[in-house]
Amino acid sequence: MWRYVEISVFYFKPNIIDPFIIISYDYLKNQKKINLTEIRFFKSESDILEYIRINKFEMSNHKDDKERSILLQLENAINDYLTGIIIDLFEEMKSMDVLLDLRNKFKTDFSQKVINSLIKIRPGESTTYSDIAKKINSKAYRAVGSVLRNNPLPLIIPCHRVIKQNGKLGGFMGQMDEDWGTNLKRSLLKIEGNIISK
DNA sequence: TTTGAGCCGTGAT
DNA sequence: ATCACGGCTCAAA
Repeated sequence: MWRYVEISVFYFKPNIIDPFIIISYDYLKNQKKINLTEIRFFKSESDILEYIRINKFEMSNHKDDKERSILLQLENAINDYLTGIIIDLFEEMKSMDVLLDLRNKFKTDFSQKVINSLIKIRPGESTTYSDIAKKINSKAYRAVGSVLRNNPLPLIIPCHRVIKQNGKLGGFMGQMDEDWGTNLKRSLLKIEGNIISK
């Protein structure tokens, strides 16, 4: 039994940080909720438009009122988080009509454990790849990085709070050039008041 | 501080 | 079923 899922996108320029944010989602009309698919960062608006074109995403102007209001709430929540007004974005999502559908995003036993362990790390705190592995009784610290690399919901799933054992920040947003990703990671930690970020 | 070998789950094929 | 590939670590140089 298939449900036809049409992925829509919504993007905006957040305050505080440089990159644009694009959110892909599908709107569940019957539940009047938004099911998040992915959050990505782009350096420019033209990069986003290119991305939308290539993936043939829907940029409908005729959004349901409810859909529109959830998106606005989401944008506000992210901005509030980036300015330090909202502390915990993951918690905040629970009070909104937003579904994360983590079961579907992290299908393997290992990746689910990684994520479950990760979301216990509070804002302002940090942990390491190897610590996460230890907590789930595994030695696969390298594979922890692989899971986080594929995190489709950065910011909300706080993979930026995971850094290297040696105190360096480690990667962020795999596909982009590393300085850019690392700087963004540092900004996020800083916003949360993490002492690591100085 | 840099290098190199070991590690182990993923995603692509 | 493979297999190459990392958001990593540790030790050695």
